[in-house]
Amino acid sequence: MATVEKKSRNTRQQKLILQALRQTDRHPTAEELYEKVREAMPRISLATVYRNLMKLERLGQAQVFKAPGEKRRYDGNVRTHAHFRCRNCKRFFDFDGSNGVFGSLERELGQWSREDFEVEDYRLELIGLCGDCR
Amino acid sequence: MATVEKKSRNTRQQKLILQALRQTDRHPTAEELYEKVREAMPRISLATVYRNLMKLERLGQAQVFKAPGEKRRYDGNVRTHAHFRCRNCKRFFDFDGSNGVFGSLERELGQWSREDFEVEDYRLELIGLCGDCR
DNA sequence: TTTTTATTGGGAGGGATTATTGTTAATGAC
DNA sequence: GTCATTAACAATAATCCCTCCCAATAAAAA
Repeated sequence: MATVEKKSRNTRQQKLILQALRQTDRHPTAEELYEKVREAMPRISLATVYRNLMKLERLGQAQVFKAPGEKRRYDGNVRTHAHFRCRNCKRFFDFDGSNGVFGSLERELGQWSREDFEVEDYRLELIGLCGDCR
Repeated sequence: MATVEKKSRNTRQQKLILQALRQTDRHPTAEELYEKVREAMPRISLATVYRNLMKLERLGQAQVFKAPGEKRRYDGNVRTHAHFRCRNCKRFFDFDGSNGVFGSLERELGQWSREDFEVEDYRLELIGLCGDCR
């Protein structure tokens, strides 16, 4: 049975949350975004922040990262890029492909595509020890 | 005080709207007719489309169907016929009486007629799940 | 033609619908 | 147990359809 998609509303809260998310590359948690958005809208609820982050993910405007035992972290940068998570200090970095590491990965992905499916994008998260923790 | 019926003018807009309405059996919404008529008259206003649809109904040249929470749908076919509305996908079909269902309905209607009133016509709208949504 | 006035375009406004909110409580992972 | 996240629900507000407004236009009458 064809499901009727209900349509989304562009609320003030949603705009503020997306804006706060894009203003940083520090991959904030919901709690951190909550504190930030509260500066502009003191009465906003934490549940609203969570709900909007879910919605933004559904809309392709945000990415969510979850590691066992860690809080969820959010990213408003939807250009394809990789992340590095330090298993010691738990920091979560952007990791760009400027060193050419990803070129070969992407060639590989291209080869996986066949007539019945096509790899269009990827998500890559690297875990290890960061420079400070080594 | 007798209300003076003001006389109607046959405008270019009215002609185009009626023509567009008769060219389809898809029971368009005002918005859809607006888009269609705009091809021939780009500067026509949506309000004009609504106004003319009201007028055409008054003149007996169109029928209007309204279900709660749904947009109004218009039909340029003024011969008596039934409709089927799918509660899921919201499509709105013509429903002809070729299977004999309406024969008995009409006999029934005939019996309701008495000296003080007479059933001359009917409007029948069926709501359910269409084939695709079942 | 000129006059009369129904009708138009376009934006603003209103009522109805319903997605979203704030709150508190419940859940569930660890 | 603790703490991150979600559910429940009545109140709120975003949005959708449609209508109103009014100066400008154009159909029909004179």
